[in-house]
Amino acid sequence: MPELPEVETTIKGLDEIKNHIVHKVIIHTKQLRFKVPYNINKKLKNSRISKIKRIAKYIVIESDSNFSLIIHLGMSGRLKLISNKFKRDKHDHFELILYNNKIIIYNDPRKFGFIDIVETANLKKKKYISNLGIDALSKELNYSYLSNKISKSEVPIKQILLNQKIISGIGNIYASEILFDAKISPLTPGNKLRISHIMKLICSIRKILKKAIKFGGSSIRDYKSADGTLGNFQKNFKVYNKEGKKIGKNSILRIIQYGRSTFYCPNIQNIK
DNA sequence: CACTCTCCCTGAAAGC
DNA sequence: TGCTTTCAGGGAGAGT
Repeated sequence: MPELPEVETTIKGLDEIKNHIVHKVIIHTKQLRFKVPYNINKKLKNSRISKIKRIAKYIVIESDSNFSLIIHLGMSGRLKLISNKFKRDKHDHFELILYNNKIIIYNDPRKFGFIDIVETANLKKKKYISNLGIDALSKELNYSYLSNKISKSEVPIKQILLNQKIISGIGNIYASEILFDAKISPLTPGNKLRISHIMKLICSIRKILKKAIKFGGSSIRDYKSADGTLGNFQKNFKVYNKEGKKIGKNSILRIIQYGRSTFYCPNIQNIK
């Protein structure tokens, strides 16, 4: 659900709140993954939303009060943008209410996400931002960067793709899909990848993520974008959640790496 | 420092 | 049908 394409889709859905004024913020749940700062309302009230952007899997809503609201959706979080709320749904933890009656609601059954408020000027000093590697869709993600990061690593490439300090934005679903597209086995250690493999991998990262964004992200379980529409990239999954299915004569396997499911097709992903 | 494992929480789905 | 168990997309923090 919320990997880079889903966060990007969410950001696009929020675009219409730009330039609108915050009426108030209501915190229903004080404790998500971390404690929700109690003074968000004070810092955002009556300020104008000036910018909405994505940093890796983080949603950044900047206001002209010089504070930015940071939202991470964790595993099950989503933002709903609605007008005229009638009643609170289960797991609605946070509301940002605008003067035009639009409301952004943070809903998260598992409470694995978090919300923070930071001075915009100090955003990059935050550990969870400063530790991030290059964004998966950045042009700076090139051969020399990636090669430098992984050429001495014995860690399997699947795990490298999930390491946000190296490349930020890829999660468990797209890691499997990207490696299938690149025909690289998820078990391959970083130091076994040759120049052409790394180039191919970078191409596949861009290709799969961009395609997923084009389809509005993936709706596993009930992921929806901010306006409530379902993404449908999941119809394009080649291997994720397809254990036992066949591609031609080749079966898709599910293995566990570092406690997470990996789906792959060994006969096709023969770079190892 | 780099790597691996566990755990946070609720609900859906599978198993019995 | 209904109760119990297993598993889930992220990532911090502890342990090695």
